[in-house]
Amino acid sequence: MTTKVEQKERTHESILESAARLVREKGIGGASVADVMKGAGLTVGGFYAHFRSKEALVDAVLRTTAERLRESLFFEVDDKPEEARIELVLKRYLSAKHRDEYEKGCPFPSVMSEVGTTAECYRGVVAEEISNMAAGLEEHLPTGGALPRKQAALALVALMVGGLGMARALRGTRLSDDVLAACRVVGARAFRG
Amino acid sequence: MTTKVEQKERTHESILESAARLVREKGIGGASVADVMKGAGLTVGGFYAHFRSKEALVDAVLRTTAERLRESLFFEVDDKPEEARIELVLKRYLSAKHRDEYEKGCPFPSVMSEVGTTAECYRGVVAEEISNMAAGLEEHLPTGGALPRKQAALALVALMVGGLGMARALRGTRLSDDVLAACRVVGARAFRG
DNA sequence: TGTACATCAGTGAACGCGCGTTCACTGATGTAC
DNA sequence: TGTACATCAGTGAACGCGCGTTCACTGATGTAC
Repeated sequence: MTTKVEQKERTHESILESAARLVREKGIGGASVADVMKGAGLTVGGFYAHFRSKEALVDAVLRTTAERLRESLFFEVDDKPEEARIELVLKRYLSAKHRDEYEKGCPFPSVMSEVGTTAECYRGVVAEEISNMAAGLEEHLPTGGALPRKQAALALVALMVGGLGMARALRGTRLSDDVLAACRVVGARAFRG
Repeated sequence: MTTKVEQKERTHESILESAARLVREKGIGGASVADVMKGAGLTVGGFYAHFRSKEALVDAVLRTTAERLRESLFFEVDDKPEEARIELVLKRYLSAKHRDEYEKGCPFPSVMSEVGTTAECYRGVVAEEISNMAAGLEEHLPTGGALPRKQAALALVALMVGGLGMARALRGTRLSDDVLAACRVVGARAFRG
């Protein structure tokens, strides 16, 4: 038997899930509260029983999607030999699949411009999660290379997020695949040092 | 004496100039036609005597701002010794000044997310101008290095645009300066090969 | 040169639309006795 | 166990607002004779 409380928790999750899909597909401005609720099989008015505001929803979306990204990006990476790890991570992140399946992937390319311009309120979450992503790279990738690991990891995040974002913006043009391939090659070389 | 036609051309330019500023500051969605006209000292209704639509305006903005970026990015670069060129370009693009002065700089970080999600109509212009920027790097930077120049140039564009976009999104946090520095170092190493 | 008319850049109100948020309501679930 | 009441998740219409675009109008500039 499911209690009222359990039911509400499940609804909360499905709203968050719908928002996570839509924010990644259409960005923050493109994901309206009404569409998010429709995606969860609900109507717009009920939203505010689950989240204080759209801002609170988007904040939650960024945290959960960034965490899930890290999980899938680093999944079983440590089982591989050290030299193969960076290539595996780059192959996962800078793949045609990840470029095309927005709704399951990294949230940053979909929101970075907005956070830099009109959606400054998410600056803090983004800083935290970018930091977490860089820390993940530092943790899972081999030591060595000529430059400070912190610096290499941070630049790698910029290359990955920038490359994926550009490949998505250019989707359908010849350049899109070229960008992914170029970033994979350069990223691997850069981290090795 | 200024003719009516000359006056109109000057007004056209000032609308474009205002739009170039606003699109870079606030992105495509954040730059409303009414605000663009206000920025040019005009009222909203007159806009359509100068541009067919907002889409035509933004298209023109992307072309002109991207071209001006290339001019300032590669200005007098060829006068420098070959080894110093890449550092100069990276120092110009990945600087705190360029990060903070949106309205005078590169348009891509401000629009990339939108073009990747809800503003797909600009994909073509962005592809052209990203291609031009990569070609500029190939043209002005020294040959040599271990990997194909086309690939190195394309990855460098992704690192630069991605790094600047991320530094802007993180503006005000400790990470922002770190991202710029990390991308400068890694970018220079990557292009040398 | 002077006058009558045409042109058209720019004004400002209005259009339909979608946004985030509010709110009176409903009806199923949970509680009290 | 059965009944009366309270709670509250979810509905759907309405709010004020800003958007891109349209349109009737105005008034200065340009043209014709």
